[in-house]
Amino acid sequence: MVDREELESVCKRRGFIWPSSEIYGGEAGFYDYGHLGARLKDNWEDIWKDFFLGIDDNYHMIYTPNILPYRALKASGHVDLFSDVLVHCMRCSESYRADHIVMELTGNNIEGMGAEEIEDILEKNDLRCPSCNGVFSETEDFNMMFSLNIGPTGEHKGFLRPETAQGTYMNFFREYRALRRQMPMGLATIGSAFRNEISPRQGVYRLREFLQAELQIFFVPGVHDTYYEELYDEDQKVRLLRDGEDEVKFVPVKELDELPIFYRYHLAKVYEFYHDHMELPHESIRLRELSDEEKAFYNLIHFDVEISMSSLGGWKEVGGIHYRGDYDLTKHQEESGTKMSIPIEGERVIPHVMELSFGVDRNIWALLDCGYHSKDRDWLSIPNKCAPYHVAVFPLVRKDGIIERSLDVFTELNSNFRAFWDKSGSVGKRYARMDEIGTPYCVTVDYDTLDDDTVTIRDIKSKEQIRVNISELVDVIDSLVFGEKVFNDHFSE
RNA sequence: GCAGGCGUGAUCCAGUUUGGUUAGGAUUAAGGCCUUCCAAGCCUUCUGCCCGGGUUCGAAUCCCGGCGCCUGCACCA
Repeated sequence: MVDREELESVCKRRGFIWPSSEIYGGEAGFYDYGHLGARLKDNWEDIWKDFFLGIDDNYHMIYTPNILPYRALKASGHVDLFSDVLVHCMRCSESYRADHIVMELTGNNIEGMGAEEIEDILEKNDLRCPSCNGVFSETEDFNMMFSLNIGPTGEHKGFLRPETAQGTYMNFFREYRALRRQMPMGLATIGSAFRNEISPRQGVYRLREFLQAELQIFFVPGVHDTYYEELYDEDQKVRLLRDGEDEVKFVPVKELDELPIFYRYHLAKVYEFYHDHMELPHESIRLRELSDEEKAFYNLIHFDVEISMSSLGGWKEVGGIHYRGDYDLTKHQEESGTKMSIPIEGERVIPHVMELSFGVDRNIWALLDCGYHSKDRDWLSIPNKCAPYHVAVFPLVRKDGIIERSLDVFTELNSNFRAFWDKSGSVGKRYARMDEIGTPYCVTVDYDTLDDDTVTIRDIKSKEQIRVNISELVDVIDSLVFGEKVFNDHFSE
């Protein structure tokens, strides 16, 4: 169990993450990554890329701009639909979503209706504020996108992108040609997205500028997706919370009959990422199916990846697995006039999209939340590959040439790993510092080192030590950090 | 956005009710002494009243405005 304030305090004090522009009082919804947080984030992104691009030779990274022109987001539906029509009560100034209040008071669903029509309905039916019976104001359109003007005349309207996906969709056809028409085709990207949230809350969980890591997979159902049947491990188990059920089930994906194979395949891959690579325990991961009400209209199948975070009060979304059908490419084809269809057996077919979407900041927070222990000692348990420092080097005491010897060891390790050297305070204090920032291994140079060229390696999880010769130190640390080998293998030797 | 609470060194907190010496403690951090392995001890040291106005001889304290955070409501394509 982690208290959010305690975790935020460590993050600030040690250099992970904190509110942005804080010397000017800050601005809600923006966070900075400090020197440790930046490394953690970069490492997470590297592991994400290695894993998701690694599952198929035809999955690739691309990068696209943060600013998108008006028409791109008109096509995607964000200009019209990524907004709420609000009304305020003139008496008590309570604000409401106009469609919700009309629905509540009249029972009519008016989704997609324009502002003027809504005002008409409010007036004709003499609808009043439910809490004080006051009259409503005129409607106010609130779009969640940050708008801006491009160029000196300001005539070109644009937006900061509300999701990275649109840049990827617009590149579908060019990459389809550049990748020599291989399908299925995956285009991944990592980048910033921007949403002018009404009230950012809960630290990095809801931000106005945030990082997304997304993989868009393009294929034609019934044609390219059969490819996944060969790769598919039907016995792989995932923890699922189905819509309408209230218990999580740990089931092999082969039992999910009503979900297509390509969906099950990627569902399992996402689960594998969190369990095997983020090293989160099964109990902390679940894939939750969204109800029809929660689901966006274009998503045919939608499970969220949820991680149990005690600092945020329980299960929180860190990613989504969306089968979006042909919605995106169809919309861009309509708006742009550019062909998005590909030839299949003499006919032209618009490919479908399977989207794996992750909030990077939320994932970083999930690692910190799940990894931080404060019971007997404060220590951070994160995957070795994620750790800001892989290894630290200490002189046991500051005399008799031990400092110099430890610097030699440090120099060698630092050319192979992210290493850290510290002579300040007692050795126990230095272990404690490394515990707090998740450095998995600490190497200590002592008097035995002077006699026989051995050093100790201390493991963060168990606090146990092994003694190895300096000549094999790099190999041992390498196998501990990057290899399959775990500390106890060495310890029992 | 609404209601309530809050904002004091890097972190956490006392002090604000009733305005008045050099704003106090703990932790952390830096330098040193000591030290043969898990935040030991000793000495020294750095950093603070969220921002801007106002009242007053005098403001961390009272008033106004702003910013931020927390809880609840609302919101979260």
